[in-house]
Amino acid sequence: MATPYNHRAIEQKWRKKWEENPINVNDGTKEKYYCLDMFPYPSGNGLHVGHWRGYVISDVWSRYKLMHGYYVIHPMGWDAFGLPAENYAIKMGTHPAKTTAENIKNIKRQIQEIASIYDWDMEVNTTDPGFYKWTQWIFVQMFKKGLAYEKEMPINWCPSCKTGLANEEVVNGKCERCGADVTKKNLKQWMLKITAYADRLLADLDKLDWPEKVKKMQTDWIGKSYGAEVDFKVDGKEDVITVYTTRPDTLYGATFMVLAPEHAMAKDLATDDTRAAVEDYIYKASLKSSVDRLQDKEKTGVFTGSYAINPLNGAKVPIWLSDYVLADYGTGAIMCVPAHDDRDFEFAKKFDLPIIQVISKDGKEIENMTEAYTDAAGTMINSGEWNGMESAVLKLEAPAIIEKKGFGKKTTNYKLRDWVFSRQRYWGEPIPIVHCPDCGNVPLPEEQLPLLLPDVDSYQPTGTGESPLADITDWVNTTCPVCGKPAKRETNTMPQWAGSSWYFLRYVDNKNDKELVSREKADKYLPVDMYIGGVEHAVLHLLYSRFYTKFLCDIGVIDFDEPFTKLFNQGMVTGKNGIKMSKSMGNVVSPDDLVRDYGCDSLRMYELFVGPPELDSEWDDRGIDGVYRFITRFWNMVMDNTDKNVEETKELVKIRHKLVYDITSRLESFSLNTVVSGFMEYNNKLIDMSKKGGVDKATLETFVQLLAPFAPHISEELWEELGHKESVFHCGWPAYDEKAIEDDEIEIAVQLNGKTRATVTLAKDVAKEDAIARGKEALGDKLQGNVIREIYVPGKIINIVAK
RNA sequence: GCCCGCGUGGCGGAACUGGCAGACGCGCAGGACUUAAAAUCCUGUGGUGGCGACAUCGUACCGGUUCGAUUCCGGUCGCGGGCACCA
Repeated sequence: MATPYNHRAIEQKWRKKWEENPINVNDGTKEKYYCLDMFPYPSGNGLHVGHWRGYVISDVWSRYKLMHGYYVIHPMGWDAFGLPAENYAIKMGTHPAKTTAENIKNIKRQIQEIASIYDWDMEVNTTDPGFYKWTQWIFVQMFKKGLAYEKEMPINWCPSCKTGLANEEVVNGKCERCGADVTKKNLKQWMLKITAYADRLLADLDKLDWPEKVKKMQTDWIGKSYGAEVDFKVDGKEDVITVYTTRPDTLYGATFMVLAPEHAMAKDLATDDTRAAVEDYIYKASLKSSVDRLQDKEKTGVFTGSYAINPLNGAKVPIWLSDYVLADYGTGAIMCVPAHDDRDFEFAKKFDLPIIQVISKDGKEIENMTEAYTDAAGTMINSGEWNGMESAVLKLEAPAIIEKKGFGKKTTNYKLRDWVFSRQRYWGEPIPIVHCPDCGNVPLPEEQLPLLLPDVDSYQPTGTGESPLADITDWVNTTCPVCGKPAKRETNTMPQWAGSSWYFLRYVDNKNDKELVSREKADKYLPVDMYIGGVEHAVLHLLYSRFYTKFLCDIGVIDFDEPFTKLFNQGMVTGKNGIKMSKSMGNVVSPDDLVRDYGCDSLRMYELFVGPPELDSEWDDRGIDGVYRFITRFWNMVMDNTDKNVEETKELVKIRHKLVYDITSRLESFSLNTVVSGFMEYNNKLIDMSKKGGVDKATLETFVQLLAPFAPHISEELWEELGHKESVFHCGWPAYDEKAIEDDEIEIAVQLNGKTRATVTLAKDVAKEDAIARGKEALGDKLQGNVIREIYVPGKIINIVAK
């Protein structure tokens, strides 16, 4: 009797061997392949089976590349600054530095259970001063280039987290982190000018091998639109109000104008009669939170008492104020064409303003308009010299016409806003700026970096808009690096995204204390070839990283401007009924027990078997039995045949080549769940062959090689059992022969009027007439009436149409 | 409201460029082994009708294109995601 499968003994044995003799080494001759996981933040809850899945996917891919002879860069690190870590520490009543270190230790142990080929020499930790020195250094470089600037403005404020937030962190008016309603707060903030890169961030999406969904989300987030700015003179004054419109073709239909209440000219437009009402409206609008403004869809507004002149036809149009116009988009003022814009239509109806149609629908004006006609499809009417033109054509030509006439210009706009970069929290990188009364904002010189985060007892957020660091007077009070006079440090910290925006560059040179990364290593090992992680970072981390990479490319630190060549988003693993795994729901499945009971190899394969890797899956423990059975049956099958010296047969050779073909093509297309089912299918076939006479050694070896990236321990063990001294990971990836997988005979279906009624086995290159004849023969009595059509698609189908 | 994606047995899912729908696995039922249980092995498993080979319906729903549609097109319903007064 052969040795029974014992996962514990085998996995322990190979873990030790790999530690002594690493299988993924850089000998300087191999081509690199950089396969990266989105690094985790060290949460106190540890890993659940959902985290595991992403790491298994990346490890399978890494080992697959390793077997193709690459030197695989597959590192892991810790995104340890930021709110989750700090909130956890506050809850536990412990210093975040301490809880973070403990959590890392636990999660690292759990990650090591996966048996990924992580190179722990490359490990990075964003809270390590040797790391955040460079996070601060990048900020200083951005400051020097004018891309980091300070500005006082109303920003998104989370009253629960007690900090400002970036636009990207506000989801449906709520805090991305804690779900509390976000309000507005006027704060002096550090901003990063990501908008300077808007065009490149948009255009370069084309060169990325990313899921279309993510590209689209970024495209929409950047939100580029094309249109024109048009100057309207204020009637009776010298003032000019510029509006932005994407529909300059409808200029003749502009019957009023609306300014955001925050518009610089809003107050000046009031007349003696309207002043009180205007000032009241402006005041009330300033009190509205972003949530109110988002939810109050009912239009409000006030007439200023002033009029503007439509530059095209000289028409006098009333100027209103309304908070449906955003102050920080376009020019903060719009021309209103109620006939062809939903919002303007609603406003015009409410305040009884005139509506002029300038685009005909189906050749005529709409009678008794009940909603705006917003399509740019129709012929221009009521539009002077533009009458008769197609609106779709005019829409494109109008900006140039306006520019030529001298009352406006062609322009573009973006929804993307600059990045609010200050956080009023303790657990983050201090912003390396000194406020000097004489010199203004002065960045710390490089030799003073890192600016260490001071160790304090009280790190609770204050809620006042000031960072807890502001209380540490002997840290705050410093001298100006330029003039040496007393000055104060900036007390805000950076957001969690600061470290994660560039960490992938650091892995390959993580001990360098002279540079962020040496140019030599960057050129050799970067960028990332394959990036694997959840889709939740589509417009956060993934957008910020692209921005940072472009900036670092511009200042010559690196020579590429896109960080992640290929991106794969794995689906989320949820509990029953698609409920997200969380401690509060009590539905968290820990991998620890499963590894103990079934082994790492089984859990790895089951993580993949639950469903397509890109889709969400509901976790069900019971299914792992099926994978465990497969592994045991495979083990027994190989053991039964190892010493039999079975001669290879034509049938076995064909199975072998088909196996290689099926597994490789499924793996290449990332259909990892069907790779696992493929293994099961072929294993069943080989068990069958085993009963009939046995399985040859070459087939066993091939199977073991293919299985290795998925179940590395058992594969190494069986590879050794089959007589090999070298690791299976150094023995290449099996190839298949096209000719060997071709069938001489094929079984195809015979249809009668499109419904399958029989099957026939035909020679591969059978002539059409013969195939049809065989098909008719197989149908026999069922074939009745006149045959009106005969279809034969080689290798696919025979269909006889009879009446 | 606008823009994407999805809808297949009791369950997870498979079906490459239109070609035998339900691979593989879970669960369930029956059987073998066992004093018994577990483990293992074998058989069956979309619905309806029939002892049966077979017939018939069936990929959310309605319609279309086609010799042939889970796959392509139009519409309806349901679910999930993104954006949310961006002019």
